[in-house]
Amino acid sequence: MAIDRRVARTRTALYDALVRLIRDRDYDAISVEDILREANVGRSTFYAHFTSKDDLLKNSLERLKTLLVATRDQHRLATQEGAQTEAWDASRALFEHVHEYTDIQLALAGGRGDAVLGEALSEVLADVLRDSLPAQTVEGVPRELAIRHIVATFYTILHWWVRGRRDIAPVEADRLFKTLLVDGLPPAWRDAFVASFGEPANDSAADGNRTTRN
Amino acid sequence: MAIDRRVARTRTALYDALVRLIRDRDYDAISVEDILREANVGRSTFYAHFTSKDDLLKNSLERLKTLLVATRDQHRLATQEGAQTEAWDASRALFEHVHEYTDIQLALAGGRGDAVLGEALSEVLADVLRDSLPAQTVEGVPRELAIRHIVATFYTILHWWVRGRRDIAPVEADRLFKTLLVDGLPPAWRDAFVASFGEPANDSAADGNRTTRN
DNA sequence: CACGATACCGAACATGATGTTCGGTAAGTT
DNA sequence: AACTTACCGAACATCATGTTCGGTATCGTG
Repeated sequence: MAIDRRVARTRTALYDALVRLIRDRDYDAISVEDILREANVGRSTFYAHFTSKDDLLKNSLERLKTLLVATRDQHRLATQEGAQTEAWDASRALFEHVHEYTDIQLALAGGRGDAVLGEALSEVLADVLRDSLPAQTVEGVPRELAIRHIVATFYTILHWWVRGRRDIAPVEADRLFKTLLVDGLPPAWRDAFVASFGEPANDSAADGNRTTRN
Repeated sequence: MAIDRRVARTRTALYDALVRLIRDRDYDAISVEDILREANVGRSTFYAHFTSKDDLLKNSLERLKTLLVATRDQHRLATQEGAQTEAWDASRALFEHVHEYTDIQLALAGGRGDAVLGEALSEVLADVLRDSLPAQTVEGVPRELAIRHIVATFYTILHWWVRGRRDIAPVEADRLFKTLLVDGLPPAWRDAFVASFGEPANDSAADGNRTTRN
């Protein structure tokens, strides 16, 4: 007994409606009512499937996750078999994708719902990375932190790019991503930073320069 | 004519109440009503000062900002006069501060309000950096992006630290921050990353590996 | 100190979103 | 064709938000 077609239809109708609405409205400026209208779904039906708007979002992003995982596995399989397939450049692919669909562009340009949506998305990316990076490799940097840093860096570029610098090509955005991630902040910036905020103390006293309670 | 003491009292009462509540409740699980009760302030009074809860948060963080700027200027002045004062290590100071006050620890451990609050905080940090880093220095990385990356990296560590790894000392957290920011992700991690997600394509074809529409 | 200004209180109200319930209808499944 | 299940939509309870207003207390100032 396969899944009832009606539920499938309803769910994707809702998913799509959400994505569509997110395109031009701030995420939390979207009411459940809006989604219902957009998806042509009854109120009670909605709550029969999801517990809230956030829940819908979460499940909606789940689709993205499976998609990413699938693509990754496909890539893994291919290279494992020694096949001379083109390498899959994940980050670049994502930047290209975003560039292609104006959808997400506006989705990330909002004000406050921005934050929730951004975190939800980051969560997904982190998840994928989490079961992708196998080794418990360390080298000073804990695994989980490494993951979050990758995601954060990616998201930072994405956000900055989409929000202000649309003129930049996806490839360039990707280059910046890799630069920051792998090489860190260029020396010139580091120096400027230090100039204003002081340099690491001599490892001795750490007192007398604490900020006070907020 | 100085500012009416009543308004000063009311405002700080609200600021403090918010901070106090944020300590153990998720930010958007806090209603205006809660704040009023906590601060002993009338409903209409609240809206006479702030337009919303978010507005209150914003103004509340403004305090933090002025504090940071002040400390920075103090440091600048000192070093400029050649005085052999102890260097002010901004990031470290912040980590120490957070460590000292359990307040913020829990404030960042929440679920959803987390995001809004986090972004608001990041915004403040970005602001401070923005008028701190003077030169339009480039070197491949645009100014604004550099700023956001610094903030994002800082916040990532902070979040990760506070949320899960309280066992780590502030100094260690700070070390991680500087490592990731300046040196980037350690090679070992980079390799693992590449292994799963493919390596940069040969700069030629960028097709055939796009994800499909969500 | 006394007066005028203004900030605060709190109750009452309008508004709008959320989430639930339920009987009837339509669509799916076997 | 029969049965099962999802959907609809209206009605309802609940709750947070933001506004209004008359009365009271506190403030700055002459």
